[in-house]
Amino acid sequence: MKQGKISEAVIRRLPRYYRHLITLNEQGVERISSGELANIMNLNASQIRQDFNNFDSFGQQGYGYQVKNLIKELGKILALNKTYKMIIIGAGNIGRALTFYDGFRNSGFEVCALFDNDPSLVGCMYRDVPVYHVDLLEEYIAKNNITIGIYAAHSSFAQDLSEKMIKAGVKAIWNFAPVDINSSVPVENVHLVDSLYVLSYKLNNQSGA
Amino acid sequence: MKQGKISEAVIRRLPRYYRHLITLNEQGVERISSGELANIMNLNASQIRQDFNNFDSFGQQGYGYQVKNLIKELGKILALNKTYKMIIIGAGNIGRALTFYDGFRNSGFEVCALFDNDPSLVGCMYRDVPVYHVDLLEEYIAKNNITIGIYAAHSSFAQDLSEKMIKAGVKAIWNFAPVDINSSVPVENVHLVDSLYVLSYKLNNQSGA
DNA sequence: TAGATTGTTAATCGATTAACAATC
DNA sequence: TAGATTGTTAATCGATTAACAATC
Repeated sequence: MKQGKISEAVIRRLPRYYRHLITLNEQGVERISSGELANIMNLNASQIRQDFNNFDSFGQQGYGYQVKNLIKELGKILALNKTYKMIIIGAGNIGRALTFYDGFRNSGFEVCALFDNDPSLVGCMYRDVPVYHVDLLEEYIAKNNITIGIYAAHSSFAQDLSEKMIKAGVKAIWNFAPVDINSSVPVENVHLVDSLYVLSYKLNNQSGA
Repeated sequence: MKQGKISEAVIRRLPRYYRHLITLNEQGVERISSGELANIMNLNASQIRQDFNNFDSFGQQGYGYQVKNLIKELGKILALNKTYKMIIIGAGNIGRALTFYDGFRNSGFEVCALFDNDPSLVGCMYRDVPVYHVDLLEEYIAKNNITIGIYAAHSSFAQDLSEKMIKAGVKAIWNFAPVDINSSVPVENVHLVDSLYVLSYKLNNQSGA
């Protein structure tokens, strides 16, 4: 592990490497060269080697990379060997979908509770996950060692409730509201509308993919 | 409109400009300089002017930019003055949430139908949107002039069904499955798991935001 | 050993930032 | 007119790609 300052571009490629390597492993591929991986992922082989060597030398000259080993190492870098307790603010469409989404459940990310201010939702159970009133947010976070706060409610409360989450002990925020949150902890945005607008732009201004 | 080849980085900032300008307009702000906007958005004023001048000269020397005008122009660039008929493949958590999501409904993006192969879902109505069997996909797209296909089903069918959508006439794909789709039309990915993994990385490797 | 492929340094390319003349 | 701020050219910075010695 050398780990200087890693650029945003590199960080964003890491999950993609991970995903493709998982697939390769499932297909029974045991080793792969940067060239082959570059082909599959539509990247440059040099870039792949540069990316990996930001962290460590995972390969072997003349041989390539062992898929299983690379998965293990990338998993460590992405800190997927840990478990994370999460809460969701907003028990609407998105909050509900994320609660039921099993893409990360099995990899150590657990939704422990939802919070809302709508009396018709407070008290509900989404499968085995309870919906509490948002007034209980801070107490719950502190008591239950929640590390990730997911924000899926109305934009207007995003800044205020984010600050409350942070004060209560949350270490990262996953934001689904179409707003930019000011924060002392890392924020990762999923701006659905922005994404659709980009698609709209490309649809109208580009022919190819 | 000059419109040479616009870089991906610029394109991705456009919706964010749009969003912030809408907010400013709602707050009654009538004009803004690149410097003020840079402050608000945490960007560099030069970058903002460069970005806008990729398309046209929207400002006025010594004065700045008229917020309303800028909104109009960015709307045109993003092609938000048009309307788009969309379908969703996958009537599960995500497909359902997107059907009910009203962040884009009011801006001309209409979900017309969902498709699934689960017999317990086919025939359902999600509010006023019907769920059809996926066998009807191509016929429906062709007959109803669908331009955007949203993919929110299992990864394993993503490539095959995308190709079918494109053949049937879809002009862009919004993909929510954790897989990279090969496509002749623009694809915009919302890789939820990738996004969460990036957050996991930052949570463990960076202190600040 | 010869061949392959890495790790790493150097070259290139593109994006961001600075500077400033144009002009409202 | 003087002041402000754009549009645009030039400088800088960082990311991607190429090249190649190291080495398995």
